[in-house]
Amino acid sequence: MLAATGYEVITRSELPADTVELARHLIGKVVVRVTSQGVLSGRVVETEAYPVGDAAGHAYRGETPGNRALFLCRGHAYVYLAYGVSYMLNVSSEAAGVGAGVLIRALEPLEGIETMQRNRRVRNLRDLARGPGRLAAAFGIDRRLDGTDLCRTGPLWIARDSRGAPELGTSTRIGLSRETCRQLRFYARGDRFVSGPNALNR
DNA sequence: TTGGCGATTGGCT
DNA sequence: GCCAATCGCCAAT
Repeated sequence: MLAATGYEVITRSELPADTVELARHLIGKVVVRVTSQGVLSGRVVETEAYPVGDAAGHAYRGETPGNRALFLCRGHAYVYLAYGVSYMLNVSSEAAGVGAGVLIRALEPLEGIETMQRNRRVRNLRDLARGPGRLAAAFGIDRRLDGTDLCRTGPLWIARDSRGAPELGTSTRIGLSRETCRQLRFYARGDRFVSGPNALNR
């Protein structure tokens, strides 16, 4: 659709209307960030699902001004600040009024690598967007993008990738103290841009 | 009103 | 491997 980047924006109808299915579906898709500085893009290699009723999810205690984007229909951005330090990019994942989301945990940098290196003050390609806080910093993502519709071209959207879906791995989620046993983390198996210890990308 | 804690990261031991 | 940074949310005061 948008010739400038060579990518086609995803349609909402092609997104599974289920949080866990969406988390699996997003692996291999491309996050596109458009700013006055230029275009940044990266391939999704790791996600985590935070489904309805999950005590570790931010929607668990109901809708508030801060988490309202989780209650938008699937395909909207929910951005929050973790530990007062790092922004996290999520995709809302259910019907309007139902709170749930998918955390994007790692990207393989594609376009705009020099800008990402400036944003992160790091040169190493592998570390640019490996980790949820790192990818948000690399892509210049903060609360101003909270609520953005990711199914329309604009400052932040999601595209299909001609490479298609890689082989999927599954594990428990990272960094939680509740609901620690659920197998809700998904990743491109063997991919070097996946976060966490190497044992977690086999 | 206050204190504890979190879907993290980077620097130091 | 350990820990501080730093801020918003929530439960308890």
